[in-house]
Amino acid sequence: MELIDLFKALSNETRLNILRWLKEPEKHFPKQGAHLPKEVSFKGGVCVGDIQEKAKASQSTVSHYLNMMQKAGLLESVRYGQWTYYRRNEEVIHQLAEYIKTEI
Amino acid sequence: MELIDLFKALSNETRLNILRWLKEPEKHFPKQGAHLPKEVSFKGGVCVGDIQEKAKASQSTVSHYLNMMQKAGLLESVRYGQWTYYRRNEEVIHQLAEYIKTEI
DNA sequence: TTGACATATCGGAAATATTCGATATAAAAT
DNA sequence: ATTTTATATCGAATATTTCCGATATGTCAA
Repeated sequence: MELIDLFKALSNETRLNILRWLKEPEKHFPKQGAHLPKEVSFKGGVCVGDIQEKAKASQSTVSHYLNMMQKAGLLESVRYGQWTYYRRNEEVIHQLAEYIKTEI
Repeated sequence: MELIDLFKALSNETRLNILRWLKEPEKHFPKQGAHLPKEVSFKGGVCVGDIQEKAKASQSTVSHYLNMMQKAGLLESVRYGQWTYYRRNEEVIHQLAEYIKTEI
């Protein structure tokens, strides 16, 4: 867990929003999973386009943000066909909270 | 609590180190409290010069960092004479961990 | 096999952060 | 009063981040 990269990834309102939206994907992305067929199980995953629409930033920016958040460990992704689905990495987020409480 | 400012303040190795050193001031700053007379009680406070020495950055940089961390809420300070003592704001740090766990 | 679609990557302009030395301020000591 | 000491602030050079449009890549459908 690269602590600094985590904090950097969290230092932006849009990225923070994405993380919060993905906490309740069915609430914030009603058409969620539309493209995700049964055989690909990736619960809570939302595709880039849906996130972009909600984030109101350019496609390249959102793609960049998601990639950055994944590299930091906040998100995990799966590619299915032409879509990439992102969801939260709850374990890392939880570890981060624990780390702040005990080590920082 | 301005979340983004907190994360920005934490997105730097030196500032992170300062926060960790101030977790155990007597361990990391042996001459701690040398200037702090009894009547000023500010437990765990360390003066800028001592922090600067350990951080190995310029005086202006460290002063800037400490100010930034205080504005974000991570630190609190007291001025006594020509010295400014900084210490951790444990409540905010704890709240941050809680917030990450529940709201992010 | 061509075209449309989803996403990723590239290149760059603008904004912000980093970090310093110089200088200002203010208190302490001489 | 003057000098020294501790810290804050200023101004600026450099590095990094933000964010976009254009383009590339890969996939699916006709």
